[in-house]
Amino acid sequence: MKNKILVIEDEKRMSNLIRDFLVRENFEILQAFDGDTGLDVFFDTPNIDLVILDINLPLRDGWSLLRDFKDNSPDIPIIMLTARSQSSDELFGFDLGADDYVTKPFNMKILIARIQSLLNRSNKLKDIEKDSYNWIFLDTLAHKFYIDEKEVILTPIEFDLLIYLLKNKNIALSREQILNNVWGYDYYGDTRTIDTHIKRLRKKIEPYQDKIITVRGIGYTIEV
Amino acid sequence: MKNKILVIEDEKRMSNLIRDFLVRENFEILQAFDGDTGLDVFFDTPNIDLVILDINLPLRDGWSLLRDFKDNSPDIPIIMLTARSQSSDELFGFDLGADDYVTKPFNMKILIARIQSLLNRSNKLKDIEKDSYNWIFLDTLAHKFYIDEKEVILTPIEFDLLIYLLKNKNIALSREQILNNVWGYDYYGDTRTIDTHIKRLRKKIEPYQDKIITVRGIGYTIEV
DNA sequence: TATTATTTGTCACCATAATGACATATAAAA
DNA sequence: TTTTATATGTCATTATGGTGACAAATAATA
Repeated sequence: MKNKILVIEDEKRMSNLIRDFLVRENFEILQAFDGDTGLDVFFDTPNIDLVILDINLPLRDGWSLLRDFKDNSPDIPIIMLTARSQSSDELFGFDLGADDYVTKPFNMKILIARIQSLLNRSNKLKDIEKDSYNWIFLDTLAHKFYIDEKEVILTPIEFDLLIYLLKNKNIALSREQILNNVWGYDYYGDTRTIDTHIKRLRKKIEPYQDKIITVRGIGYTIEV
Repeated sequence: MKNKILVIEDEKRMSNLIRDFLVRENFEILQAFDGDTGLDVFFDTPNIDLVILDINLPLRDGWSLLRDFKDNSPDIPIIMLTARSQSSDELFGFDLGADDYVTKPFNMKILIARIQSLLNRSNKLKDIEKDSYNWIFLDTLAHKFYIDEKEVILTPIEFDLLIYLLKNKNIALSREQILNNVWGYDYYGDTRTIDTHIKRLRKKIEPYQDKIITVRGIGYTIEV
């Protein structure tokens, strides 16, 4: 199944250039040449996998669009395009939820690499959701979690921890990694705290406790 | 097993900033503050997984280093760091073989995302390579080890020892070498201890014990 | 706001696994 | 056989993870 990418860019030359490259990479491309149209296409088209969004747009600028997109579909990755001169844009964009950021002019290979990397991530999430790994079922939108069809109430951290483990199922994760990715980079805490949360998670996913495997000397994994 | 990243950057503050973040992400960091040193470290250190390379360096600039790196080790990914003003550098760098490109100032999360994406690519390659020795199967990501399809539980040292032997399959390794590479250079212990661990490993890989060969007067090898 | 419940982080204690060293047995080489 | 090197079993020490208890932080409720 082809991944569907929406390109919102007012310079026709640039937009077509991108389109041509991505089509060759086997993506399906939708084009919009101004912000308003971009917004319409975004909300009218089901299953868009990724948006490439120029910052300088007529009618409605990129920032405003970005906010709308992220408010409504936080999981669709957005790559921002910007001219090199706009110096602090990058950080600003990240705060608004942009997933990546490419400065013009750019090499098409970079763009493709970044698209791939973002799609990998979101495809993984989708897998988790639809994958009812037969015993476990995760509804990330509703923020609910079921085990053997029965809902199990998880606290916010437990939920994030579980998602992180599932996103990386069958991969041994160190306590540092877990801390950085679930708690955030700015959090400095005892790595043993994770043990406690794992304990609590295990208790809640009974009788499947041993799906969460302790990798001695490393950390934890979930096996599905 | 930690990924080893070489950071070549002359501004100490920037270099240390990068180091601190990456260390928290569980990378192992090597730092060089000028081009010549960078080159030395690069060629003297085995198993470097990725290089972060500033363009403006004293003694020897980034482009020249990039060329040397790519001539000798085309598969080690290189991320170039550059100031925002240098306008056509990016394309130039890609032609020389740079794998990705980050403009300063940058958000640390971007850098980490790009590192991860590049490493995923090359790690996957590595894993596949060493995975299949027909009887033995090593899943370094999950930190699991299989023998004839059956999982065998290894202790951390056993795991590292086995990986080290496999990485150097068919090469006789002295006890010194093994001690330095599995236990670390800062470890001073009885080299005879290795014998004990070899014994334990052999027991666990039954009936393939004699794949681990004693090289009398030298040390050990694994034959695959 | 005051009160209560829930969530979260830390710690101390315990059980168990892993490790390193050593003594003894065994094997290889001279 | 003698010498030298390696293999193996055992044991004390150390490291690591599991867990319960508790206090602090946060959220929910009155």
